Parts: sequence; C-alpha cells; structure tokens
Amino acid sequence: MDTEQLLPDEQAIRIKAKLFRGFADPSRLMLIEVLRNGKKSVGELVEITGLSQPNVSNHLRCLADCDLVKKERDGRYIYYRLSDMRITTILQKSEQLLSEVAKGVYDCTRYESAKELENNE
Amino acid sequence: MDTEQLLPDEQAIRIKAKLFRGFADPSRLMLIEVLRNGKKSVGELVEITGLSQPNVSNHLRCLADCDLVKKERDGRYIYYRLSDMRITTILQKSEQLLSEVAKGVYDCTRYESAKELENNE
DNA sequence: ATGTTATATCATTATATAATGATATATTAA
DNA sequence: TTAATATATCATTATATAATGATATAACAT
Repeated sequence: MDTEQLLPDEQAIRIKAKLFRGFADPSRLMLIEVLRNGKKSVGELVEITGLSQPNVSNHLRCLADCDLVKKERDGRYIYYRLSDMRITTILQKSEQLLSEVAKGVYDCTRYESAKELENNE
Repeated sequence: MDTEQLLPDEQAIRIKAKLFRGFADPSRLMLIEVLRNGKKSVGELVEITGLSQPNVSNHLRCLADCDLVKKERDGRYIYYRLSDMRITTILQKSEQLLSEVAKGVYDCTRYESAKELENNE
C-alpha cells in the first residue's frame, strides 16, 4: 500500500516548518516582538535587545529572506518592520494557546530546556 | 539608560519560542497535520508519515511534553491527539500568511534550504 | 511461564545553526 | 580624498538536535 498519497504535501510542510522556524528562536522572536511596536533601525534593535550587531543582522537577514520583515534604507540607517499584520495575529493566537499550555511548555524536558534545569537542581 | 525594561519578558519569549519549535520541524509538523484528522496510534503515525518508529516516538514525546498533544492508552496502543483546537487555528493563520509570503520562505537562503539548492545548480 | 506486538528509551552520529570576532561594504560629512 | 558611522558578511566555534540502531518496557495472547 502506498501511504505517500495520505501525506499532506511534503513540500508544503517543509515551507510551513521553515516559516515557524522564524519564530522558533528566542533572539528572532525578541526582534519580532520589538518590531510589533513599529519599525526600528538595526542599531536600535541592537540597543533594545542587547544582542550583538552581527547577530542581529544575521537574524534580520533570515527574517527578511523569509519575507517576515521588510527593510527600508534611510541614509545610513536601515529600518526594519514586520511585513504583515498576520504575524501579529499568529503571535496573539499562540499567546492564547500558551496561557493554557504554558506549564507544559515550561516544563518541557527536551532541547534547550535542559539549560534551564541546571539552575534548579 | 537601562534598556532592559524595554524588553518583552525574556522568560515569556523563551517559552513562546519553544512553543513554535514544536511546529518548526517538518517531521513534527507532519505529525501535527496528520493529527488534525483525528487521533492516531503511534503505529498509524509511523505508517502514514513513513518516519521510523523511534523517531516518531521522540517527536511525540517532545510534543506531549509541551502539551501540544495528549496521549491515551488503549490496550497495547497509545493514541495521540491534538490537545487544543487553537493549534489548528494557528496553523490556519500561518497558512494564510504563507500564501502571501510563500515565495520568500521558499527562496530563503539560510538553513536547510541550502540542501534544496543543491538540486538546482 | 513464553511469544508477539506496540511503544519508549538509550547511546551514538551527523547535521544544523546560533553566536562571536574580524572584516567588508555603504553612506555621509569634513 | 579621509574619517566616522551604520550595517552586512565571512570564518570559526560551540551547541542543539534530528535520526538511527539497539534495547527496554508494557500489554496481551497462548
């Protein structure tokens, strides 16, 4: 029996996963959260987030490549803004979801949560 | 000037990023997509997705730890289902977003997209 | 008890990727 | 032109994590 046909389109899934990966890193998510308040230059983002300038630029490039943010040069400054308000909607929905599952996510034993556990034992 | 206070709560951002990481892997996203059609046993998920059994179990554990899916044993079988319909809402919103930014995400030059590029040159 | 099936866990390997420091590019001003 | 500022890119390192194969556990049947 060929199960391939039961699968949701693999290509579509990869693309969707990639979209979520834009949100799946704390530094990028922090940048996105800051940009919810309006456009900011790279320097402003560096100052607000406390991340290094190359790190901010790298994450912004990732977000821009995936069209999650738009860039706009003004003289020496380059301003970034969210490309679509649906990003905010998705974040709002996820916040609602989190308010219910937060405990589970917080206690999640896999991945980088191990880092946090070091402080608790 | 203390910029720390301008930051969205770092703890909250980490938790939110972790939630999105549940969606940010193609294998996990495929499992979630399949579960949108109703609860499935591990064996069914293995057959439908074509992933190895330990790999499915690992991803399910990740999803269960983060409360994105619920498990329920029935004899030898363990059935998994989505824990909350908001998961589906978030996916729907992201699909809408993707329908506009898909080209950007598809062309994204960072991360695993490099793998896909190998085929095109 | 033994055998079979279903699922989970463990140890390992390979890959992806976040972060850093150094450097390059671009813009403006003097 | 040179200097200063803003941002991007490159090369490297360290870490995170996806996948695998082997094994363990659990439930049921005989």
